[in-house]
Amino acid sequence: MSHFVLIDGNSIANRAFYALPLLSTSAGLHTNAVLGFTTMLLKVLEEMKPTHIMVAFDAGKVVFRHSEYADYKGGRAKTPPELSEQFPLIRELLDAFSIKRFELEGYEADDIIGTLTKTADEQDWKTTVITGDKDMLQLVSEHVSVALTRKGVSEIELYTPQEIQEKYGLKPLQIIDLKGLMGDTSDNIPGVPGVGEKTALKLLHEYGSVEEVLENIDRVSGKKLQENLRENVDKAKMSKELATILREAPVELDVQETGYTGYDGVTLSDFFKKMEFKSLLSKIKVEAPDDGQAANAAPFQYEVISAENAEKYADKLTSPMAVYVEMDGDNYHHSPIVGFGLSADDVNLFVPWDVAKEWKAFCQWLADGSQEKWTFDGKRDTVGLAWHELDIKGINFDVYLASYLLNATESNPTLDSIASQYAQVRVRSDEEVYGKGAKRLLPEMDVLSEHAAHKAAAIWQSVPVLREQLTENQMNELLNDLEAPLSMVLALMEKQGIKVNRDRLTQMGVELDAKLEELTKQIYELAGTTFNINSPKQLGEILFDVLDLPVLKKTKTGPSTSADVLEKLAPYHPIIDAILIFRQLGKLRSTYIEGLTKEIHSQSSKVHTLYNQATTATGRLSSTEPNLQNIPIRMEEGRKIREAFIPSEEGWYMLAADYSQIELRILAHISGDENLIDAFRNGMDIHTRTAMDVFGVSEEQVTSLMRRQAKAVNFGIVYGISDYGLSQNLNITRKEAGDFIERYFSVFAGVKQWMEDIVKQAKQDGFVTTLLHRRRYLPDIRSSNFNLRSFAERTAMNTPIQGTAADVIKLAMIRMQEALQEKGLKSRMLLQVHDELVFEVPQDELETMKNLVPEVMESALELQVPLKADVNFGHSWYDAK
DNA sequence: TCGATCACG
DNA sequence: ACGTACGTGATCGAC
Repeated sequence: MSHFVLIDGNSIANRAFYALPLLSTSAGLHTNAVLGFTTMLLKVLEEMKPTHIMVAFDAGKVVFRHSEYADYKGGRAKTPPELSEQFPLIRELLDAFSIKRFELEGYEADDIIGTLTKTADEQDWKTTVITGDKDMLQLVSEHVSVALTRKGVSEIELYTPQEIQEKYGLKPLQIIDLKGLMGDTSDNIPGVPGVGEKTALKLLHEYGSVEEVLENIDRVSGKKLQENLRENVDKAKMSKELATILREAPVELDVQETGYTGYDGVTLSDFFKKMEFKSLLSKIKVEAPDDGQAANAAPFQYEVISAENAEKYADKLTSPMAVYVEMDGDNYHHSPIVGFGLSADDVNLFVPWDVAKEWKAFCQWLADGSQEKWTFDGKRDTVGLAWHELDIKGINFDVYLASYLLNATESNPTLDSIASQYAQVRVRSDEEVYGKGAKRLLPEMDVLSEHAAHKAAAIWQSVPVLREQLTENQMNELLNDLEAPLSMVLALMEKQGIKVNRDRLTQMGVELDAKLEELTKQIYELAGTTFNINSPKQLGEILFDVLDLPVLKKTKTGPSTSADVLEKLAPYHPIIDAILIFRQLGKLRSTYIEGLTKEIHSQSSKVHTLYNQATTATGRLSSTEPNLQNIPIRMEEGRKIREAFIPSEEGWYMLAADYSQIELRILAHISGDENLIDAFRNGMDIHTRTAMDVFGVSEEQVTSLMRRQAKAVNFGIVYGISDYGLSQNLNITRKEAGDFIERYFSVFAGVKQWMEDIVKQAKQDGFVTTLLHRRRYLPDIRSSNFNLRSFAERTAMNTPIQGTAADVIKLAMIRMQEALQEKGLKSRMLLQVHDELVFEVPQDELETMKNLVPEVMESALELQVPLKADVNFGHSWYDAK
C-alpha cells in the first residue's frame, strides 16, 4: 500500500535549530538545523517507509490573504542569520536524499500541505504530515495523520482523529476554533484576551465552535469571561480565520513525481562528510539501495565470559578500553553489581559479576591505573565497586561528564541518548530493559549481558566524537582538569559518608511530635473543625471560605497559602501563626527527622549522599538521597538538626569553611566595575558599602533598614534584576524598586555595562560561558515571547556568575584533596554546599586545617579581587559556626 | 504523576 | 503591555 509523507520544512528546520546547540563545522558553517533535519528524515524513512515523500517550504513574501489583519505574523521574530544560512544546506540535503522539495511563491508550507492533503483525502491515500506546528492538527482525517515532533525533533507523536479526541476532546476541524479562542503568540494570532487552552476547551466542549460560543455569550459562566467575549467578537472571528489553513492553493504537482525509491549512499555520505556528521555516516547504507532489504552493517556480536573460558580472554583486556559496570538499582551505595560490559575496536565482552570477582587477571587490569578506561559515570563505577572491595583505576575519559559539558541544559544524560547522538550502536534505555516503578524487575541474564555490552560499545564509539566536540568548544581543560578529577574527589566523599547521630534525631522527633500534636489541637479549635492542615486545598477552604480571609495571591489551582501570603494574613486571625509554625515543624519532622533517618546506611551507620555532577544548568552540584545541601540553618529550631551531624571518630572535630560573597566578587571581576572592585579590595562590608553608595550617605549613617535593602538589591543583581522581583522581595512598590536599581546602576556603571553586553553576546552566540569555558545554551534568548525571552536574559546574566562560583569551589576541592594527600593528613572532606566545604578533623590537625582550608579556597583562582573564606569548627556541624 | 510548598546556596 | 527574581530536591495531597 502506498504511504504519502508530507514534511513541513520550515517548521522542522526551526524546531531543530532551537532544540540543538549551535554546532558548526571546522570551516565555521552552522549545521545544527541540518543535523536535526537529517535525524528526523532518517527516522521517518526507517519507521514510516514512505512510498511517496516531499518537503514543502515557505516561499517569497506571504500573500496577505487576511488583509483585514495586517499584523499577521508580524510578531514573529526575524529568522536569525545562523538559521537562514542553513536553508540552502537543507535543500542540498534533500537533494542528496533524492527527496522532492516544493515551494510556491507567495504561499506558506502550511498551505501547500493543506492543499495536498485535501487531494489525498479525496483519493483515499494514506498520508502523514510531519511538522512541529500544532495548528496542522486541523488537517487530520480518516486518511491523514499528523506527526508532531517533540523534544526538538528527536521524537514523534502521531495524531489520528482518535488521539485528538482523547487529548482534547475535539474533532480535528475544531482545532481551528481552539486557536481562534486562545490565540497563538508565535503566529501573532490574538485570540480572546483572558482565554487560554483550558477555558477554550471548556467553551468548545459546551458549544462546539467559535460561532456557537459567540451566539451564546449570555449563557457562558463567568462575568469576566462574558465581558471578554462580548468585547472581542470580531477578534475571535478573525483569529479563527487566521488559524485556518488554506486548502485551495494553486499547487501544480503531480504526486507521482514524489515517488520514493531510496537515496544514493555515496552522494549522501559525501554530504555528511562535508557537514562533518561523523556519527551519522555509519547509519546509512553506502551502496545504492536495491531491493529494499536492510543491508545494514554487521550485526552486533559479543561474548560472555565464564569461569572456564576466562583465561583465554585475558589478552583481550587492553588499554584503552570501554567499561560499563551494570548495576541493579539507581543508588550505587546499595546496588548489587550485575556484571561488566567491555568494548574496544574489535571486541565486545560481558563479564558476569560472579566470574569477574574471581578472575584475577581482570581485577588486576581493573585496578591498574596505567590501563586506560573509558566510562560512563566513573564516580558511580568507583563508589559502586568500592562497596564490594573492588578497585577501578585509570579512568581516562567519562562520556557522562563530557556530554553534560557539551549540553548542560539536558540534565542527567543517559547512555541511550548519548549513543543515539554520538554512536552507531543502539542502546535500549534502562527503563525499557528493567521496567519502571512497581513493574521493575531483574531481566534474564542474556538480556542483561547484551544490554551491558551494548553500553560499553556505545561508550567506545562515542569517545572520538565527544573529544572532537570538546576541542571545538575549548572544553578539554574543563573536563580533564576540573570535572574528571572532581568526580574522583566526590567519589571519596560519598563513600566516606558523614556520621549522623540517630538517637539525637529520634529524640528531636519525639519533642516535635508533642509540639505538633498540641498545634493541631489549637488549629482545629480555631477553625472550628478538623481538616488536613497539610492540604493546601483544604486549608484554603478553611481560611478563605470559612474564616473569610482576603485572597492576596492565587496559584493555578486556587488561592495561595504560601508562607509569604500567610505572613501578610497573620494580623487578621490567630490561626495563621499556628499554621506557619505547624508547617515549619512538620517540614522538620517529615523531611529532616524521618527522611534523614531512613537514609542511614545499614553497613556504615552513616549517610552517603549522591552528588550529581551532571544535573544543573549552571555547573553547580546537586545532592540527593539524602540531599545534604539543604539542611536547615536559617531558623534556630531547624538549625538544631545540624547537631546530629558529628565526626565519625572519637575526639575529632567538624570544621566548616565558606566563601564570603563569592558571587559578588566574581561579578566584580568579570564586570571589571571599578567601584565594586575597590570595595572588595578595601575589605569592606559589601552591603553597607552598597547602601552608602545607593543612598548617598556615610558609613555611620547607614541604618539597618538601608543595609537590608542594599543586600536585597545585591541579590537581585546576581539574579538578573527586575524591578518587579525586587519589589516583591522588599515589599515595596515597583516604582521604588525601580529607583533603587537606577541608583545602583549609576554608581556601579561597570556592572550595568556588563549586563547589557552579556545579553547582547548571548543573543549573538545563543549561549553564555563561565570563566572556565563552561557553557549554557539559551534557546529562548531570541524568542518573540516576552516571558521566555526575559527569563533567558536574566539567565544570561546569572549563569556566568553562579557558574563561575561553581567552577571556583570545584577547583578548590581538587586542590584540597591533593593537599590532604601530599601532607599526609588524616582529615577528610565530607560535604560541599555550593560555597561551603565541611570536614572532619582529628584534634591534632585542627590548627593546620584552620589555616590550610581557607588558604586553599582563597587561592583556587586568581581574580581582580581577593577571595575570602571564613572557617569555624566544633563538636558537630551545628557548632562549626 | 503533577503542583504546591519549603528547605538550602 | 507583557508578569518574574537565579539554581536545586523532598514531601505531601490530589488526580
